[in-house]
Parts: sequence; C-alpha cells; structure tokens
Amino acid sequence: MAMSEEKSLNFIEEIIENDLQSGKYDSIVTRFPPEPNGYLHLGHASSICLNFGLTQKYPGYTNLRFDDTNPATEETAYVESIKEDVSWLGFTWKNERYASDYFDQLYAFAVQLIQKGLAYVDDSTPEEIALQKGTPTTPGTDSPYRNRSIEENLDLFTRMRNGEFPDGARTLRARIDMQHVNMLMRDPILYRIKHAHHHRTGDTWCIYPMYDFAHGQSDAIEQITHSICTMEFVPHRELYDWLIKQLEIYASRQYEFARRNINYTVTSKRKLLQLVTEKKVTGWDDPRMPTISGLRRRGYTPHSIREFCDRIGIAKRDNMVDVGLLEFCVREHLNQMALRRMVVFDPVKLVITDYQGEEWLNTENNPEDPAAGSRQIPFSNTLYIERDDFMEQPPKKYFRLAPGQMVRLKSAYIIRCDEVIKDEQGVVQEIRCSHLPNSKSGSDTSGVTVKGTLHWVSVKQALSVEVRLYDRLFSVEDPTDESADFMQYLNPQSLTVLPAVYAEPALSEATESERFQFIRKGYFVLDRDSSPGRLVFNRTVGLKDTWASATSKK
RNA sequence: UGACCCAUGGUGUAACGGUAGCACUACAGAUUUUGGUUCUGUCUGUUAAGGUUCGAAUCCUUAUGGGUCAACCA
Repeated sequence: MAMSEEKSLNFIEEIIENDLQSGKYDSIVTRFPPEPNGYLHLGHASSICLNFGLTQKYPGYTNLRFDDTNPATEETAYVESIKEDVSWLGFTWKNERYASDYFDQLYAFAVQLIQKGLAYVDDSTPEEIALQKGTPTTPGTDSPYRNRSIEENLDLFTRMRNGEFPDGARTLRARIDMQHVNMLMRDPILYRIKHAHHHRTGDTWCIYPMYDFAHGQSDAIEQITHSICTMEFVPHRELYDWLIKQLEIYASRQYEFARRNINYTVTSKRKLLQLVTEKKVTGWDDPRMPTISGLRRRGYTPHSIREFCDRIGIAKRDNMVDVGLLEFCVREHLNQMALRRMVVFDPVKLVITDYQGEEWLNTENNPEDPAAGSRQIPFSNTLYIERDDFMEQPPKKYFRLAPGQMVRLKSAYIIRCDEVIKDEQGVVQEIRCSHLPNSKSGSDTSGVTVKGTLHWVSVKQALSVEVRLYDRLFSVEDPTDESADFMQYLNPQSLTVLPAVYAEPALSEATESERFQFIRKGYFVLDRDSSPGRLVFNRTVGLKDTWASATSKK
C-alpha cells in the first residue's frame, strides 16, 4: 500500500532537521526582518512563508523585526502596512521587535569592540574611505587613523554620540584587515553620524549602526537560531560570524537562499517606488503591482499566494519563475470558492420572439460547492449576450450562436437564431431567436443537445457596473534586463476600463470579501472605489481560454 | 583579471553513490448546461571533458556559462 507521500525537504529544512536531531537545538527561532521603507511584495512573501512556515512545521517561533537603522528612509506608515500584510497572509509573529529597540545595547557592543582594540574612529571622508577600500582585485590600504589609542577612540566615539560632529565627519570602523580578499572585511563601517529624526527613537540618537552591526546583533539578542536571508548576503556571513566571535554573543547562523524572480514584473523596492512616484500606477496598492497590497486589491487570496510560495520552493540557484504559476494558484483556489454570476461586457441585443412575459430562474452559485446554494435570475424575451458569441459566418467548430444554429442560454432555454437585424454599416443591432419551451434547465425534455452555452443578462433588470481588466505591467519577461531602462518595457495595455457593462441584479449585493466568477469571463472582486450607485470590479485573473488561444494561433 | 555562490525538460523543484520523479506550461483525447472545472495520455532534462567507482545528476579535477562583491543603503 502506498504510504502517505513524503514531501521532500528544502535545504534549509534539512539543516533544521539535522540540528534538531543532533540536539543542537530543541526548538528553533526565525525572524522576518523587513526594513520599513516600502511595501511588501511577492519576494517578501516567499521569505515570510519560509520563515513562518518553518516554525509551523518545527517547534519554535518567528519574530517580526523591523530593521530600522536608517532614519532617512523609514516611516511608521510602512511599519503599519507591513504588519497588515503579514497578518493578511495568515501569519502570527511571536514578538514585534525593532533594531532600534537595541540601540543602547548596540552602542555598548561598539564600546566593547573599541576596548578590545577592534574598532576605531576614522576621520576620513567617504571618498578617502572608498579609496582605502581598494578593489576586488587589489588590496586596500590602512586609514591614517587606524592606530589611534583606545582612550582616544573611546573619547571620540562618545563625542560622536553627543552630537559634537556634523554628518559624515567621522565613522566608527571595525579593525580587521584592509588586505582581506573579502571587501566586507576591509575595516567595515560600523556607525555613521546622521543628525536625522528617527520614526521611533526621535532625536535621541545622531549616530546609527550600519546593517552589519545591527542585523546579526539583533539576531543574537533575540537568540535567532536560523537567520535566513538572500544570496547577496553571502559575503556578509564572514563579518556576521566575526562579530559574533569578537563580541562573544549568541551564535546565530546565517543561511542564504536565492531570491525568487518572477517574469513580466519587477520586485525591487526601488523600482516599485519609482512606478509610484512617476505615477505609472495609482499607488503601492494598484492592482497591477506585485505588492501584497496590490495583489490583495486585485482579488488574490492569501491562500493562493502561500500555495504559490510553497510550489516555487527554496533553493540557491538563480531562477525566473513563470507568473503563470501564480495565476494557476489563484484560479485553483477561486474556482473552489468564487460565486458564479453572469455579466455581459460587450452587449448585443437578443430577442426571443416566441416568449412572453418574465420568469425568475433558479441557478447554482457554484457548481464546485453545493453548499454555496443557489439564487434567482430574471429571464425575459429581451436579453444581452456578448457580441462575440454571435457570428454570421462562423468558422468550423464554432459552438456559439449563428444563423440557424442552436445554443443553450445558461440556466434557461435552448434557442435558435432565426434572423439578424443590421444597420446601414452592417453592424448587428439585434439577433432574433425562437426557443424550445420544453428545454428549460432542470426540466429539459426536449432531447436536444447543443455544444454551446452562453451567459446572458435580461435587459430590463440589468445592472450597470464598471469593470477593470488588468494585464501584466511589463511587456517583456525580464524588465530588469540591463539593455534598457525598465520603464521602457511598461505595457501600455496593462489597464482596460469598461465603464458600463451589464450585470445580473444579484451583483448589487456584492461585498469586498466575496470573490466572483463572471461566467466565461474570469474572476472578479469588488474594488474599494465602489460607491452604492457605482459598483467597480477588478478582474483578478481570466479563465483559461483554450478556444481563444486556439483561434489566435491560426 | 581576484574571491565567493550557483548549474537537472520551456519554467520551478526533487532524487543525499543504486529505476532521473513531481508540479506548472504546451499538445492530444474523454466528460461537461462555463470552449471553465474534472479525468486520461503525450512531448521535452542531468552544461562539457576527464577522473574515482561494480555503479555518478550526486564525489574529485578542469573548462564553460550565469550571478555576487569596491553605498557613511538594507
């Protein structure tokens, strides 16, 4: 008998299982450490799902830590949005922490290093420091201030803290090795002077620790067992470990995985910010943005994003994930939960000449989920159907309406096209049909089978709503390709607004928490721009359309 | 002219010296009151050359290709 399938572990899970089995740890602690200088995006989702997922799978917990060591770029508004996004994705952090919580401790660590002769105050200018650094292929040179006495360093560092020097006048540097092959080990800057207001500590400080003197130390303070980051931090690991050793603090370990790249989009805070500031999108939560808030507004479900992160996995090699997988994940979830509704985007009038009056027909809300129940839809002899559901001269295998051809109207009757009314330009104005009275859905005794089923809306009860259709933001797979500025690859057709389409009346009660499938059209969600008299729907993703892809190929 | 990281179908990811598997995509077919869903099937892969071994995607060497490193950013 087949055992329950054993899911293979990613390399970080393997490390953790080894650590747990060897007794190195009884439980683990991870952290998600965003800098509050922008909104979270799909790349962060991967890290969130990894870090939080690990402590759901293994004993332990995950902290949310804001890496707020640069007051120039960070804001409380970003902190709030990050918390909202992590929660929305479905994760709960054990402790909410800030690197700025540790500024006193970090300062004490720096003093400790000075006392051990492992750090010094440098008066060099940024240009001089850059020169001293050397290049990856040539060794660096010592700063003339490298051999100051411990007393002088202590005095200068205190005065730096006391605000006696202007921005950039001095730095605190680790005293390691200017000849080191790893550039990061060439006396890295630990503290810089910045007379700036911090979103949490206000004006208490005018010196701020650099990433390398804050991140690992915060990990140690929180006793993070597995500090997971992306591959570009690999060279930092040596410095991370050096500081642990010299400071004699808790030995957190850093592990790196490759950042997930997704085609037809960008996931870099800098580029996303540029899209916002240059008004190429309406904001961080524009439904075309790969931000969590954008995806949320677009109608993505937290579950579908988690599923996506799970499927793309974690590894160390460069990658370019197909955005089609994200779309697959959301379709899969929405198919199970979305309420079906009928909406006609590009209407043409259809009259059933041998039908009188009106009736309300019963139809299921979701064929995948009987528990979703059913609703009533109004039917009459004057309807709207999609213009492209009719062709006067249909190609082969066209299952829709054509002169003399029969189709079923979803949840209603089978009809046959008898006559087409056109204007002087030859544009179809009205399609006249007759119906099979005994073909009513649920009680069909006609014995007739048809290949096509069309969605429709009764003209008299039709609701007018706005629909916004989104396409990928960029028209090339890799907009970050250096051969041109990424802005040049923006897809001019990324947004299509249909200000007035015709919807069945049940949609008037739509709420933002519901998801809809407009039958044969795609998945939609109510946008917050809606007002009582003016409903706006965002298309989350279209339905798979094998007919359209087959016909476009010809 | 250096150091470090990485290399499995079109894409993502497994195989831990012993049958190259899974998913997405694509393409067929069946079912279907959504050309959706579901079901079945098909195509496509270990960067290269040496070496170790009874046996190599896996270990070693070299080459090739991609990426990272010279912010008082994170």
